[in-house]
Amino acid sequence: MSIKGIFPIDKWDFGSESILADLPLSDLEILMSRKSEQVYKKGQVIFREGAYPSGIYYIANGKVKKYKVDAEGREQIIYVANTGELLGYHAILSVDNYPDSAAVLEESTIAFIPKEDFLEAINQSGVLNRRLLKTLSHEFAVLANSLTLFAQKSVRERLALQLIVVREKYKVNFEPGMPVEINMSRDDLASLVGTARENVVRMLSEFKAEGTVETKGRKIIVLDVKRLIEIANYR
Amino acid sequence: MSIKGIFPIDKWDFGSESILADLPLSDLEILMSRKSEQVYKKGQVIFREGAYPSGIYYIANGKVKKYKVDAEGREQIIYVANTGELLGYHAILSVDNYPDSAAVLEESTIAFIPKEDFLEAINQSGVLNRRLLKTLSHEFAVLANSLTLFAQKSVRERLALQLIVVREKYKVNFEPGMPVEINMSRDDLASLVGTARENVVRMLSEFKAEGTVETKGRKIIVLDVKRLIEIANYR
DNA sequence: TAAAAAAAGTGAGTTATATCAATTTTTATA
DNA sequence: TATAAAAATTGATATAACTCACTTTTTTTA
Repeated sequence: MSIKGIFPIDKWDFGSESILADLPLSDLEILMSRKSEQVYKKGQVIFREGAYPSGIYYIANGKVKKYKVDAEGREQIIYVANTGELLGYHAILSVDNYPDSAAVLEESTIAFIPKEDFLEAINQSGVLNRRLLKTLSHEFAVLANSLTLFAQKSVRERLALQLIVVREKYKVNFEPGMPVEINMSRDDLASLVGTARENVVRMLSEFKAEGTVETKGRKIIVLDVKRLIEIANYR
Repeated sequence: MSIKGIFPIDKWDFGSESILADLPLSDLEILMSRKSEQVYKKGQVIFREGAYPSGIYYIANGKVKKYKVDAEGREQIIYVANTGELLGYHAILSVDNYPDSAAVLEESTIAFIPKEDFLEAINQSGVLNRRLLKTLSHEFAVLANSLTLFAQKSVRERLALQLIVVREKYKVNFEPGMPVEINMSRDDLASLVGTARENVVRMLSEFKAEGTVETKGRKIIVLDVKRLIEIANYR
């Protein structure tokens, strides 16, 4: 049985249901007609929580973290978005300010789509409408799942789980036999797992000692996914 | 300044944006034409996680907990829904099984609305469509908020916060000066906060000792909401 | 490529919270 | 209303995870 069979990635990841995939060309045209692309450098912020939204963003290429910052300035990553995904539509649809911030994890090309074009596309397209309802509902399920994770799983279990999820996102040009290199800072990994950097580092050392992962500088390579599933104690 | 000003309840509660409020009568007619009401006794389950959805539910009267159960059988409450709210639409919209379970917290009257009627109402009604998009996006913001809470706040802080949120839900026939009685089992409160029952009890005793809350049997009465906000250490 | 800066890693001490065991109080039932 | 059952409460102990202080390695920049 494949890893996907044992570990249903769609229950852990919004992105597995893309909003734009197979969208009629006419809808895409409305959406993309006036888009403007921009290259963001590593760490650069796309939008900040609480700001008023003037459009949505499309990740033409790269990776983006969505996060919230608490009173003490600590970051909590809610989601890592990948190439091909949309950002910032929640704020437009809920007629509210951005509920979270977004910053790029690596140099990325991001397209800006004006609010008016997005709203027109929704008005014109039943498909986009249904797709959005489906995606948002799916996101609810995934987020509810994450919530349960945070409430009930140990830091160790959460780290194992997130390594599996994040590894999937770093499968660019993946070929069987080729190792997947997770190129994420310990700080970001920590704020994804919801713990301090030191704990992530310590536990990674343990995983390394038992041969479950390997590191190349800051890069993490998972050697034994099944063992991670075991550690995560997932059903 | 009112409590709502200091503590923006819409950031904590899905229900503050009702799907059905002010919906055109014609839409409500499609939705409610074939509904069937049923009285559920305290603790009774409405639907279970993983089951195939055949419709949605409307809480005509009562309170419902939405929750997930982990491998060890521990419950995690995701949300407490109140009179007037809809349940179970995520599963229909995401074309998937129920992502969570629902059970009534007190004797409740629940109406069942067949899947076909819900889908037809969506097809017929642009208003309902937009309302759903708005609600789902708002739910995302609230759930993202909860996630951050779980990741970054202590059990003590979370308990204080949930007491404020839950108190709002027990404001039935509220009149100024009248105390609001939170009639929720310690077990449910614990699984809402994400901790063990014993911890909730212990902390409630502390809150009682400092005069912040009072208990009447199992019922909890908040005497000092501002103090709870302080304990929660909220912005 | 050397120097500076940033990030990663290690160790020790502390604390919040989980867990186990038992008692008391409240609520439901006969 | 007595009795049983369920829920709430208290206490003691164990431990996972946090925090602080510091060193080493890696990455960036000049």
